[in-house]
Amino acid sequence: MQAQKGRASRGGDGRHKKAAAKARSPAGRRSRGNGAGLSREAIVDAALDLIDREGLDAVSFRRLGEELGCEAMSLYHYLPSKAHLMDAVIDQVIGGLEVPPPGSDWIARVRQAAWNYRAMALGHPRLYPLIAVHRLNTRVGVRKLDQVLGLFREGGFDDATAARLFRDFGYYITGAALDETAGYAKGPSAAEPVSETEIARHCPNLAASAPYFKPQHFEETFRQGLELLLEGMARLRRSKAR
Amino acid sequence: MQAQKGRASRGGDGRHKKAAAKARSPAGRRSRGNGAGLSREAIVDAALDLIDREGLDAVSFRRLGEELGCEAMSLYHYLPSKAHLMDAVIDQVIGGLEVPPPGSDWIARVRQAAWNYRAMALGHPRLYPLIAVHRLNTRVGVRKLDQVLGLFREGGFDDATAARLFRDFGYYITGAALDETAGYAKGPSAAEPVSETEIARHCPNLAASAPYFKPQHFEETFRQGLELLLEGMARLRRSKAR
DNA sequence: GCGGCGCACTTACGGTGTAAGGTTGCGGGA
DNA sequence: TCCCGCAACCTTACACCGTAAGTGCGCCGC
Repeated sequence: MQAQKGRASRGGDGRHKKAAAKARSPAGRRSRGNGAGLSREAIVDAALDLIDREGLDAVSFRRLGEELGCEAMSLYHYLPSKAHLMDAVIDQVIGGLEVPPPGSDWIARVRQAAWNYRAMALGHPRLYPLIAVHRLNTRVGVRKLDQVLGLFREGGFDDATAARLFRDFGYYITGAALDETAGYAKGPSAAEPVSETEIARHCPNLAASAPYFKPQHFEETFRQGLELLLEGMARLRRSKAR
Repeated sequence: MQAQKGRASRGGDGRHKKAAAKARSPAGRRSRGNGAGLSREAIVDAALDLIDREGLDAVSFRRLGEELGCEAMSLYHYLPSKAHLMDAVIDQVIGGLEVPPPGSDWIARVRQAAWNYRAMALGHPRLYPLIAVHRLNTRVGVRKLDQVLGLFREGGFDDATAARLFRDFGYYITGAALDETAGYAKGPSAAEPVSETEIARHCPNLAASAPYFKPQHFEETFRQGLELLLEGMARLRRSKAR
């Protein structure tokens, strides 16, 4: 950005180095035409796999090329930019999310959708923080949103209430998934966690509650808040229908 | 990372260049000793300001140096790394968050804390996505968490329930703040939003609810979900106290 | 006067995304 | 049979990034 004063100095002073790089390691046959067997899907799969294994920071075109046995720039034949790649990765995960089909008990279906969403997040904990921050602008994304929104509209609310409840539901499940995947001492932070002893001294409430913040309580915590919310929605439903 | 084969070549071949760089643009006086008037606080302020104006991606040490009239590396005298800088920026914003002091109506105080949190996020919409993903490992962060957790413990729940409700509350407000700051068509996504006509054709629910997703409904949406949650907590409180 | 040291500057390295253009080998019309 | 176009892939180069390491100015206490 910013064009930064040009600096068009071509230079071109030679000094080629000639490069010892020869006989690239994997993917022996490289008959050029169709050689490395690259494809958009293979790239997206490799990226998701790499994220699951090493985290978001590990993803770069050069690294992916290494992983796939080709040069970084070759990937640009299938994806116009890294942002598009990330879109595609997220699409793949979001696309696999199951939304309960229309049926009788809308509360049960909303509940199921919530647990499915959580399972998706926990299935890709290193990717999820990106999903949380990333909006679903793609075809796959908006259709998924449409399906979930449908659950609330089938609940018998007026349009405005259904829309709001849909969003409130989304707030809860995204916040929960984010906390469970990028939770305390897991997100990006340079400072090493405050020492136990200091917490004990200055944070009596945290110290007392510490046992309940352990991973084995995550599920029950999620369940409790979800049921609180669902119950509230059900009561709202009854009061409106009266 | 990875230590990458060392390459300790000192070299030191001279070739000084002497640098035409002279009379750097701003901050005319540079008497060296205290010249540029740098300080940790000034750097953090500049970073926050830059984020508010141009977003997270605009922040780099070189750019901040430009902003402050000094070289990038000078900043390392006050902050050991960019991660620490971001920690400090977040600390500053989180530190300014007001948690209602102990009093009689714990529900009212929780409600106020929620609205304060939302106001903080909306006050720094470009920074907030980082806050959401970033865990509060610092002294300032954990104490703030401790205060909020205190609100729930004063509500008269047993330790386990207080801890879970505190988290559930956090899920909701962080999810909400994230959606309002990085919401649809605002987060990082390469794909331009799906066209209106396509949504109209394939996403009947979204199309019908579109009016209620506009910013002027954000506040009411937040209020509705928050009240649902608070009401649920209050009823839980009553049923336990029975 | 002077030594030390704090603060800022300089240089360099290995990484990033990606623009631009080069090279290969296959499929299909002439 | 020739050859051309073109998809697939590689090469080079650029401007940026975070940061390790070393340099040097100018103020302070002695």
